[in-house]
Amino acid sequence: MTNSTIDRILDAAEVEFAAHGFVETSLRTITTKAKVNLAAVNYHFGSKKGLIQAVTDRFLRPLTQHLHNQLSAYEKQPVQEPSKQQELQVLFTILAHSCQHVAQKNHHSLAVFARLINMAYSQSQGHLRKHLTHQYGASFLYFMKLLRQYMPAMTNEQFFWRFHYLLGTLVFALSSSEALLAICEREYDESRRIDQIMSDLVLVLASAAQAPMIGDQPS
Amino acid sequence: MTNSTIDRILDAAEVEFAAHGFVETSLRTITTKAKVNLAAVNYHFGSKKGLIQAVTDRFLRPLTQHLHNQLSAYEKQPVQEPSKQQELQVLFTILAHSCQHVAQKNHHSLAVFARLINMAYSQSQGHLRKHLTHQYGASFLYFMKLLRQYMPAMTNEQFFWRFHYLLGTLVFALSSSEALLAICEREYDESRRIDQIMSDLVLVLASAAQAPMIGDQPS
DNA sequence: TATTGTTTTAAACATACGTTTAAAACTACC
DNA sequence: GGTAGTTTTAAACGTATGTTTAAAACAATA
Repeated sequence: MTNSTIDRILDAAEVEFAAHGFVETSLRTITTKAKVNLAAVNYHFGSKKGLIQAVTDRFLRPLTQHLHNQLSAYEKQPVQEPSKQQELQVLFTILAHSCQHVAQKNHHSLAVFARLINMAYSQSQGHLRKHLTHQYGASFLYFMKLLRQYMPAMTNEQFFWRFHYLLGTLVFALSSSEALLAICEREYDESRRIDQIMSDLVLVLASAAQAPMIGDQPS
Repeated sequence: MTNSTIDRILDAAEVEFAAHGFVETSLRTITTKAKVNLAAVNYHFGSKKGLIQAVTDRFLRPLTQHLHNQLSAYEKQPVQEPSKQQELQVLFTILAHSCQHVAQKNHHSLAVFARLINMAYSQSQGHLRKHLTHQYGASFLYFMKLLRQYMPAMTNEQFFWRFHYLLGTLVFALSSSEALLAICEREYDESRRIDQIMSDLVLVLASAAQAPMIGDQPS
């Protein structure tokens, strides 16, 4: 196994990045946990930045690919038109399943994903935002296009903001899920599963997407 | 003016913390921008941790106090019972106004606030979470109590999750508002104001709060 | 003015980090 | 079995960070 070292580094880095972020985790803690020499990171990945890119690539590629496949299957299927709420739920469920799909093989990838998004929208990190949209943006734009169909009354600008509100809900849920699960278990001694949370989240997202605009009278 | 140095440090620290986070900003950049000697931070605040605490205290105290006052005024006023949606909007508007109130005097405080919340829910930072809830939790618990009234059909556990979904929406909107405003202005050459965004956000939050539960049929 | 207490300053300190180096160990192939 | 290419290793390097120190500057009081 020639890539045993590489994989051990990636696995350890993912865990640490998910728990403490990119800058807060040092190469020394990563290489120690991976039982690998310190210099191995620079040898195999060139730099710490290269390692971060490799870690994120490892799940972003399958995630976007899975999402793209599911969306294109959804688009091809005959429109059933049951209700806007249900149709939105289907769409968000596809997104949730794509997330769960990569999370299955790669346990802490969603927390890293959330950190990445947070960072990308951190003003003064426009380069990261540009890189992500250029490299992986296609699938998400695809998702936005389909979502847009169910929010036709909005202007592009209004939709832009709405979409990012929803993104915020998802990102926070993903990045905080570990802590929230722990709190929930302690406070209500009832343990929820990720998929329960996801399916509840889908309902919230679908409803939030349909919220009235300013000036509209709520029905 | 004996606290001129202290204020200059706090102002500079707030800007840098908002833009780059707590760990990514060094005391040297803060003291340089504040035109103050490096050692001044340790002299006046003891340590970097002390400075962070001072920066966050400066807006958390007025924020929670304002929120508490508004909520208690709301509770005392006769119940008008127009609709659940409108009542929820009032409640979230109070929260939004409290945020805007501190943001007026302290321009980057909300971005710092968002970073703080994100950090607090970052598992392995239970101490920060505990500190925040112990020091400033009362007002937010008050808010949750009032919010709970309009979501009676949920169990405590369900409400817990719903609340944190909403918190996520708010936190992401606050922390990313600067970047989103810049993107929006560039893409749609239309500039939105914070208060427009806030009032739209209130509608989204109110709708998300009323999303059906799993198993419920959407009306 | 002399004295006391507070604040500011420049310099140094200790530590942690990412990275580089050059030798060693290992692997594969002739 | 020897050789070329690859990987691993221990050590060092340079830099940046938070903190401390001790002297200097300042302020207030008697």
